[in-house]
Amino acid sequence: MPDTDIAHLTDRFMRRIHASLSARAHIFDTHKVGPIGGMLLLTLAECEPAKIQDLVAQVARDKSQVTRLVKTMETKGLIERQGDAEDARVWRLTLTDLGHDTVTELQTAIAEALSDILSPLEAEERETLRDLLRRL
Amino acid sequence: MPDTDIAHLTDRFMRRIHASLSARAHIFDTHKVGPIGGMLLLTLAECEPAKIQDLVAQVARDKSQVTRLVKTMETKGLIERQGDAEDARVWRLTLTDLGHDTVTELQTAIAEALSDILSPLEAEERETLRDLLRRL
DNA sequence: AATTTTTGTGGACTTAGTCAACTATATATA
DNA sequence: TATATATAGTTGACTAAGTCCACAAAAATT
Repeated sequence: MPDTDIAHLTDRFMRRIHASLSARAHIFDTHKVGPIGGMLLLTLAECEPAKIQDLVAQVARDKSQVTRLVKTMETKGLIERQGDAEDARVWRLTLTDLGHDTVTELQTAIAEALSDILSPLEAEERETLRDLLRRL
Repeated sequence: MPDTDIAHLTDRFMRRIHASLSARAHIFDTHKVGPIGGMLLLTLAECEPAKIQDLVAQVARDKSQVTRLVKTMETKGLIERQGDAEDARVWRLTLTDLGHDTVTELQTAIAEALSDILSPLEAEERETLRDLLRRL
């Protein structure tokens, strides 16, 4: 049972990130983008233009959930969709200018939050943590 | 902004744990203990007998949520509560025998799931990961 | 041409999480 | 000792998150 606590520790870590972001809630509140909503935007920023299916794979959520998230982001004017010329089933999603601005703000907020939370670690250890997580 | 991705990586890690546990869902299903429900039981097992407030602090959830979780665990016969002699406001929560059995099953399941997920890492690296998470 | 897969939607639902109000007890203060 | 204040736990009402299933439309396979 030695590994059992890693789950718990990870959960707490995640919760701390979440809490720390809530403290900087104005960024999320400005456009009422929730935590997963924010993650969706950040993900899209990295793989723009993306299909919904791409986002599904990246954020590891149910496709119906992503569909709905995209829809609300769209009504908020953060995301745009255009039909794909090659495959009539898919949408090519891109961030609007407002969406890009929001992403930038989110990145700043997350970076701040994480630098708080990660402050007990040396820069080198943060690297190690990132590396370990990436390999999982 | 190099740290931004750690949040994402952690989220994915957490989701993988969750998914891997869902694949072993029978343990959770037996008594319809959800993921946080399970975590609550595991936590209680470590600090038995505990006050609700203790659990709140440990699992980092809202007290109202913990109240309700405890109540459902109670109706499932996994948790018992007794009034505290010294402070009439608090309840002392303990696991029932059934609760202990469930915890054992959960620990096994989590250990299995984690050994799957952590398999890309050497034993030493797991230690490092655990250590880093603990310090956060 | 018929079948199967893939992409995205929608409905209906359960669980998780939040926020504020409230009771009862305990502790501190005046 | 009366009064304010803090703490433990509960409840209501709500929003967000996540799951499951069925479905239509457009590929891709056979």
